Amino acid sequence: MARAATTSDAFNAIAEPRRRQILLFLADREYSVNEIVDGLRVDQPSVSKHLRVLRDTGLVRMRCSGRQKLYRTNAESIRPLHEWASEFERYWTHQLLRVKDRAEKKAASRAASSDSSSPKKEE
Amino acid sequence: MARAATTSDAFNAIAEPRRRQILLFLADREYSVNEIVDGLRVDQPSVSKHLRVLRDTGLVRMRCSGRQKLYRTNAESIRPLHEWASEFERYWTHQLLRVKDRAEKKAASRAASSDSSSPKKEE
DNA sequence: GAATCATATGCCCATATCGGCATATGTCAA
DNA sequence: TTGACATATGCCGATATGGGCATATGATTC
Repeated sequence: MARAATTSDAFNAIAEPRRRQILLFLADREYSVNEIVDGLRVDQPSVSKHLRVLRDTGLVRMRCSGRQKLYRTNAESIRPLHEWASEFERYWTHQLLRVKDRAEKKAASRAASSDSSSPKKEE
Repeated sequence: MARAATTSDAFNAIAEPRRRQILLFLADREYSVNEIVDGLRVDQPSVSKHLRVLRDTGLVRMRCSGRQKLYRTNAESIRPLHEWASEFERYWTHQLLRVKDRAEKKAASRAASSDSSSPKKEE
């Protein structure tokens, strides 16, 4: 088994820089494929393929309008990503606080004396 | 050129489910490699390789302790991911509000009369 | 219907990836 | 030093991927 299929989940879908770019581009409103092509200066088949992946993972939605197809980001399907990030946020905050804490302690001890606070071998 | 190297950015790193699992596992405190192996029931070389990627992208940090190496998530390097997600959050919120809005309007109009609100052809 | 515009798909190639396995490196204990 | 423990790395094969190009499908206008 090689890498998991891109089509299967949103995390894999946003692993590709160009797709993140497209997502950002589509963030504010609807765009046709050609507008994306012109806006990002990527060739059309490539854009279509990326849009396909984004659509399969549900990250964007498509609407037909004459011969054009209008794409936009899909809020609901993007939520799992957001929630995953949020799940970490708690820990991150803790860690950041700890980092801040440590920095303050260090500064304090540096101010009090010039004792070397036994730096741990961190890689 | 195929896909961008996993090593290059955090998005690619978290594209792999096993790595997300490891990140979650490491979220609360430090763990040795073997603890991860036992905890997630993945074989050791695989864990080591994933840890390597996570370390290269800066998502985790490593500290030596005797013959063990202790890993933990690295708050700062995870922040770009969080910020990227947050950048969307604004739009998502808007979209979600719109969705909610629409739903409410729909419910209201359904309550008032049984008029079909010209549903657009959505894929 | 024919020509044209808008988008999607198929094919090929070079490459990165993961898992599995064996093995190398590094560290501590006797 | 030797041996056990802890972790990292190298190699292999199967496979998914993205880009480039040509081309197919679909819709509109003439």
